[in-house]
Amino acid sequence: MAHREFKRKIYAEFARIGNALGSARRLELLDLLAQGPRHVEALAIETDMSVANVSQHLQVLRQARLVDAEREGAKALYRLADKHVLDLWLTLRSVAEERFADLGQFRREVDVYDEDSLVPRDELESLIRDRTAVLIDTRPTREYEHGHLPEAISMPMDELPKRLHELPQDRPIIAYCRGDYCLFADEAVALLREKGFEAHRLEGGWPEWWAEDRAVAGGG
Amino acid sequence: MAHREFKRKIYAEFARIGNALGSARRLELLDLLAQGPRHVEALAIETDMSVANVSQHLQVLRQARLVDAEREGAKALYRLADKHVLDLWLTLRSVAEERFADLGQFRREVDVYDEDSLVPRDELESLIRDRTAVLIDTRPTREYEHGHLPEAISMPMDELPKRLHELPQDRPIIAYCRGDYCLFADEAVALLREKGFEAHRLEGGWPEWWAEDRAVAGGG
DNA sequence: TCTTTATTCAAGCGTTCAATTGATTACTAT
DNA sequence: ATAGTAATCAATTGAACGCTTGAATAAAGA
Repeated sequence: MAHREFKRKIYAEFARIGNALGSARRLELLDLLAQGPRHVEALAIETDMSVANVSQHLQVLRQARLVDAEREGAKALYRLADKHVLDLWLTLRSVAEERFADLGQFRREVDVYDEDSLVPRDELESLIRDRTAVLIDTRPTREYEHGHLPEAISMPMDELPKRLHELPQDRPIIAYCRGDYCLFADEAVALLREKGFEAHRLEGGWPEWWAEDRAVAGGG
Repeated sequence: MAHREFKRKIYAEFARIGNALGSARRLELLDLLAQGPRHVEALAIETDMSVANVSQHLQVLRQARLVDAEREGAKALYRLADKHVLDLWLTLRSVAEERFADLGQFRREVDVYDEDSLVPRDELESLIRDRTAVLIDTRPTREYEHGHLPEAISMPMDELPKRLHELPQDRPIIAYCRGDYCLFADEAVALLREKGFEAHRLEGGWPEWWAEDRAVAGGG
């Protein structure tokens, strides 16, 4: 094969993947799929898009081999094609964070955000093992069931207000959710503090934890 | 700030970067810039594009903060914005390699390719230190000068045929170039073997080496 | 079998994108 | 000043994209 032809072909393949990452809507879908597999309609509801539009974006992601679909009777279950796709997404995000100052700015403008009490992932394991803190997963139940951090208690954000009595007052509570740009954990921390608990937010969420090959629970 | 507005904004920022990665031409430029800084015209010549077209693609990359420009009088010198951009590009490429079988296929169809004698990067350091092998950099001189592997001898592919006498016949020669998808090193290995040398190709090239924070030489 | 549900396909329309061309700006050298 | 060089800008073209709408499948349930 000629050199120029070879180059043209390989860059075209790489660009196919880049192109799939070039739409905010598709990244939103990818980010949701990083939490666990989902049906088309669920994605449409969560992202506020039409089902047809979601379906078409999923085709693009699928042609770029970033997601896989599995048919379950009438439904189609989509998931990330593999863990390296998550790596790619997280790398893209971290480059964006470094290079765009306004991303951090947006974050800080969100009212529930508290920058100072983030718990690094490396510190979490010992805190939980020694039972010096309690870990709660504030994502929807479905996502918790698909996979969660070891020892984490499922406490979806919408149930939290009526389940406060289940949490200890004498130990700090650490909340996590879908990741750095998800606000469930921030809301949980804000609510818990208002009610007199000591609460902190884990740095990152399920995808960051999972991508780093740390111990996990649940799923199958 | 409202949640939905927040989400829309951050995904739009992420997509700006994804979008910049969604053109084969821009990836070609990025890949060249991974070798070292370059002027617009040099990029145009190497990629066979018009200067105006290159300039416009560079604007897109610059708006995505993937490259930076520095003015040198009448000229503009472009470079990767930082090392994390290289990480992103290499991650994208490795996802592509895993997910698209035909990429490896294209590679194997190139006549000078020899899959079996790749030297892993981890083995290189001891081979060079003990002087059991000689390392040659087959990229153009400019790129060698910008930065190269320790102990590497500059031996640009187009000069190699008339400089064979500089190389030892009693030790293996290891060649590297711009990376996995660059063919200079393959060509060098093919030529050297034809002339009776023992020759091997390093796995990856300068960008892969540099991205892994290994020891380097040259540059400034 | 007929309906319902979940998803994909196909057509259409306005928008954005890639590449070309020629003009323009900014600097250098004579 | 004047010519030359390097890069960018502006206007244009056709192609590709994003989203909507409505039809087409394909499986599940009555």
